[in-house]
Amino acid sequence: MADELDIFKHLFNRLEVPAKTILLQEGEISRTMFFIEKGCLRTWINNDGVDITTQFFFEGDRISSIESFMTDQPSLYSIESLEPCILKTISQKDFQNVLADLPEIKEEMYKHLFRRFLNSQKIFYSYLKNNPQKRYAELIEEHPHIIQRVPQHYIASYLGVTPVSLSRIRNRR
Amino acid sequence: MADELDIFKHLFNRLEVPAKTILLQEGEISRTMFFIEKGCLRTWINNDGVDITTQFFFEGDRISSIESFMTDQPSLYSIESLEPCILKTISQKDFQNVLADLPEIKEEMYKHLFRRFLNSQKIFYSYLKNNPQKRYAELIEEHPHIIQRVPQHYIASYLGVTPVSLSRIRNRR
DNA sequence: ATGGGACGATAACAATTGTTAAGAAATACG
DNA sequence: CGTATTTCTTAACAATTGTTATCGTCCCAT
Repeated sequence: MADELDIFKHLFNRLEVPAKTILLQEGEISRTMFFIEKGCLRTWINNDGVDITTQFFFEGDRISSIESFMTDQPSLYSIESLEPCILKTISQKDFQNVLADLPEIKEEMYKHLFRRFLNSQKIFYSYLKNNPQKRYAELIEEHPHIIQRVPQHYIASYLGVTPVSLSRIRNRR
Repeated sequence: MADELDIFKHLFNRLEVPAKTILLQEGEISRTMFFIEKGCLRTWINNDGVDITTQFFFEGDRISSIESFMTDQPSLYSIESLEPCILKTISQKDFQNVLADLPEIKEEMYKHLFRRFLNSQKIFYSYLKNNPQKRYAELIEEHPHIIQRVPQHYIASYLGVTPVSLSRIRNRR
């Protein structure tokens, strides 16, 4: 993908944002795709004023509300920086032109979607199978960098528990 | 879709199965797509010997482990009949031929995948936002036919609780 | 019809999590 | 450097859920 992206490098802009910047608001339509050069982001959904983190993204990751970006429907979630970030951005319009011109990029896009689908299904199943304690253990095992880098209360909502409960879970070990 | 399917009606076979028949085993590769003419099915995942129902399907629904069917990867879940069923089946091979011959069907397939993706994302978010009690209320509201038709312990695991707990939730109303 | 299995309700107790509040520790930032 | 904010921990109590077991009912198949 990195190589393929070189073809339209000139369409990218550089964007620098401080921590806690909303890059896309839940309910809005995604008009920009971001590539993380430095820093980290999260996606989250609002639940009666309490926010629930659904995913974390780091250097090298591509992030957009892809469903919204591709279909012009309102995004189900918000995108927010957790640290000061350096991002590369491409507009929906430019990206659509690329897709129209280069069928192999379009094909890659479908594959990307497919991977995301499978991935979110696996996360869901892990959610169904495991209690918060086990999910936390799994997170330590598979994504230790998240725990080292992200404040704990974001991880709590990602695991589906309150910060208080996560603190207790950590203490049980 | 129904019209488009008429084009390759001759590729379908009729299959009649009793209740509790496994049509696809978790871990196997899906070689058949099913269309439900009569009866209902569920998908489920195994968790240390206890099964967790992930979805229900009824008359008119199309069902396959679509991720497995399209990519030859092992299915993450099993498919099983809950009632005696009358099904129409098409083989992976025949279906792939159709996809290769008719690009508009292929495009429809991608859209179908996209809808499934969005749908499963919504289900996941409802899971994150609501407790079992609220999810049950939501199910009564949005899919009352499921409750009327499917034994309660399947619904319990679908909601993420034990049958005992669902019985209590029902009694709280 | 009848014996066995599936299904659901209920009870009692344990374990986990939520809620609210208070305080300590770390961090950000002027 | 010092203050304000954020973050995490701990406590106490309430609410929910899990676990195990028992019992009654219904349905199916022999």
